[in-house]
Amino acid sequence: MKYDLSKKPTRGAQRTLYAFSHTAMALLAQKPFEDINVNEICNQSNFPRATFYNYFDDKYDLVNYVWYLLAKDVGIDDVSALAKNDDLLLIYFDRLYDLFEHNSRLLDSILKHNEANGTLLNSFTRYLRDTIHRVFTDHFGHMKFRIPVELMVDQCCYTVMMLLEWIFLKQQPTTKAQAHQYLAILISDPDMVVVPSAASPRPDQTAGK
Amino acid sequence: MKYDLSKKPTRGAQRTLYAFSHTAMALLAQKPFEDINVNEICNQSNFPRATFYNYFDDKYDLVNYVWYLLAKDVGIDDVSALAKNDDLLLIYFDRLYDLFEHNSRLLDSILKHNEANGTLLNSFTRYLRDTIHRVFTDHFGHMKFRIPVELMVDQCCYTVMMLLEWIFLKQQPTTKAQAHQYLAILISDPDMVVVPSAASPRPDQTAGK
DNA sequence: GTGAAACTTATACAAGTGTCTAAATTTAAT
DNA sequence: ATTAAATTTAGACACTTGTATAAGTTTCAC
Repeated sequence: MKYDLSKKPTRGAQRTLYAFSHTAMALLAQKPFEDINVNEICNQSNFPRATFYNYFDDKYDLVNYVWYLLAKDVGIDDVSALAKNDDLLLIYFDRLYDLFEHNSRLLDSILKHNEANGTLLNSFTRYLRDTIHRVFTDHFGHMKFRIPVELMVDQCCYTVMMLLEWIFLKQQPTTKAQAHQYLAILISDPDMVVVPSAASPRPDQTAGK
Repeated sequence: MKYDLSKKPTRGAQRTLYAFSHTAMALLAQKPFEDINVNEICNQSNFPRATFYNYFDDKYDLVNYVWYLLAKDVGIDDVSALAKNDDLLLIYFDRLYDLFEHNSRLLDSILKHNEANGTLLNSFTRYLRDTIHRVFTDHFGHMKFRIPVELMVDQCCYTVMMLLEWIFLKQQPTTKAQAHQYLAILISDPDMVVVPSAASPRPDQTAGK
């Protein structure tokens, strides 16, 4: 991304970012990502190509920004709502479940023109996986497992995303409750946990702070 | 792929396929995939662009063919060597482990210029995942689990590939034996299996046809 | 060794990509 | 309101991509 999202954007920058991301979503709902080009995005947005390249490296960069917006919308990074030791896995699963549900209109349209495991939707699930990977790494970092922590974290991320892809991209309607059961079976954490950082036998009960 | 791999290639076609794939591997070991373009591939191969496009759709198609060659080399699809009910998971894990090891020179060079989870190496792991997905779908199709078969298959594929990526792309040296232990922990199949197609309680002991 | 099929090649083309310039405009702080 | 800094913009540029044509060459089965 050429534009620095960390600084406060000017009004003009906000308009521009909004216009491009809005156009991107509209186009993604209409045709395959492969068939969308930068000229088209610029025409629909009423901005010249030069402006596009002031903000984004390329069209891949733009959709990534779209994913960022969707994730922000559902408060993916909101740490404040976390009780000390809720099962982070379920909390993040639920947030992502909500994200997929909130955007089911858009996603369903996208699915009509793009393979569920094509470049576009891959970049989406990849974005989300990377996001929770950061969180999980922080959270599990202190714990000990029968396998290396990194593997454990990867396993959690892959499994969560695999399940969400199955439900929402391969369109296998599944309630949250049912999904939680699947998760519990797929990630048999009691088997894996050896010692949380403090001293208690199970991380999700007493290991706070 | 424009060229039909199922028919027997002429001598000329063999030469051409060899030249392009050979060049591809050489270039991949030298520089980032993003920096390689079709002209360059053609110059190094001493074939005109037109010939390249007789065989491949684009450079992504070419690397995919390279993955195909590597996988073929290690006999990934060889069904003959399978005892009735060996644990397919371990067998295929081992084959892929061998594949990574056989090509560790190439892969290490590639890793110097390409992110372990960038476009290029993603296309590699993706290719392998899809390959074992087909096998596992056949094999697990008959069985019943506490979760939908599709999920079970996905879980197996993702976990196997995740582990291999960890060992060979994130470069965490691990013996086969150790990896088998990790696998057993990550995929706790006794927990999941309910009923194999026939009647026995465990699929890997007596369920053979 | 001949001939039909398969493959190669030179060349041209339309379209898209990403960068760069210098002039015009907007912005936010005074 | 003024102004210096930051952005936007039109236009041009070099480069890559993928397709298409039609003339040449190689291949393999007979």
